[in-house]
Amino acid sequence: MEFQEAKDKFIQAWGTLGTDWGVNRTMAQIHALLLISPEALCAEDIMEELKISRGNANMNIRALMSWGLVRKELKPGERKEFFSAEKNMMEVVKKIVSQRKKKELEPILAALEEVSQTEGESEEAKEFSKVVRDIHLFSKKANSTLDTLIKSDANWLIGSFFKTMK
Amino acid sequence: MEFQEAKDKFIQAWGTLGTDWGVNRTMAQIHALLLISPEALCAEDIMEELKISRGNANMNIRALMSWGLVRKELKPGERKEFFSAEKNMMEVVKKIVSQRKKKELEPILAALEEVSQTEGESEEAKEFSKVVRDIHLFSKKANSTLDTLIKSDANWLIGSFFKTMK
DNA sequence: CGTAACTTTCAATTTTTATTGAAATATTTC
DNA sequence: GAAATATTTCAATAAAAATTGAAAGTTACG
Repeated sequence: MEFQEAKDKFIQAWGTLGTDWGVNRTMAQIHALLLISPEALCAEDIMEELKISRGNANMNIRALMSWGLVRKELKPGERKEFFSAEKNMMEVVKKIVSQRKKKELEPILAALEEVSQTEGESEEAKEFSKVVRDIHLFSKKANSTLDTLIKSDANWLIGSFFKTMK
Repeated sequence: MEFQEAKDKFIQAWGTLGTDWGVNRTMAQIHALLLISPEALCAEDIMEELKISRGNANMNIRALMSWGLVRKELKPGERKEFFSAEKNMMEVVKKIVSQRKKKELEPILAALEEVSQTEGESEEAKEFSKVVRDIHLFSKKANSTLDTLIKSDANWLIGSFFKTMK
C-alpha cells in the first residue's frame, strides 16, 4: 500500500472511531494527523491536509489541548504556533479515560446518590431501589477501577496492573 | 424525595448518559424505564410515560432488543406485546460491551491490520509505522481483555477476574 | 505606534440525526 | 374472511451538532 493511501485510510478510520465515541469527526482526524506526524504542524498545515476551515481547525485543536492530547509548541524564529500530539498510547488512553470519567461517570454517580435516598412501600418503589442500588454499586466499582487505571504506569499491559484490584 | 420525582430524575440521568455514549436519548430512557419497572410494559405504556410517538417507541424498543437488553414478553390472555429489560447488571454491561466491541473496535483493528503493511523510508513513513504498530498492539490487548470480560461470570466484581489477564 | 502576521469568535449555514404521524402491513378473533 | 387490534415503515419535519468564513481581537516586530 502507498504511504499516502495508508495515511488517508488511517485518518479516515480514526475519524469514524471518534464519531462512534461521541467525539466529532474533525477533532479525531486532527488527532490522527498529529499522531502520525513526526513534526509539529501549524494551523495552516492541518487546514490544508484535512480540507477544513480555519475556525473549525482552531476550535478542534483547542478541544484537543483541553483534553491534554495535543500540546502547543513554539518554534524558535517562527511566529505562528505549532501543535504536536501526545504519542505515548498509555498516556493517551489515560487522558481520555479521565476526561470521560469526569464528564460522564461522575454525574451519574451523583444522580444515583441523590435518587437512592427514596423510600416507598409500593412494588414499584421497591424495584426502583433495588435497581438503583445495583447500578450504584457497579458504577462505584467502575469508578475506582478507572481511578486505578489512570494512576497506573505503562506496565499494566504486561500484567501487574490487574492484581491490584478486587 | 418523592418516588415519582426520583424516577423521573433517574430516567433523565440515564438518557443523558446514553447521549454521551452515542446512544440516542429515547433509547436510553426506554431502557431506564423498563429497568425500574417490576412489570413488563407495552408500547402504549412507554409512549405515555415518556411522551413519545408510536414510531419512535417502536424503533427504539427494536434497537434495544437487537442489543439483547430488552425481551418481548407475551402475557396470556393479552393480545399486545409486552417488554421487559434484562436486570442483571453484569449481563447488561456484557451485552453493551460486546455490541460496541463489534461495531467499533473490530473495524479499527481491521483498518490497522491493512494499514500496517505499509513500508517506506521517509521520516514520515517511519513515524507512521511506529504509531500504527503501537495502536495496533494496544487495540489487540483491549480486544482480548474485553473478550475475557464478556465471557467472565458475575464474580469479577469480587476480584478473581483480573488475575486471569496479562 | 502602526502594521503585518496570526488567532479567536460567532452568527449564519449546512449536515447529520432523531422524531412524528399517518398509511401500510400483519395478526388475532369471532 | 372480515373486522378489530397491533405493529411496522417511512417520507416529511424538527432538533441538534458541526462547519464555514469573515470580522474582531491579539501579539510581536520594526
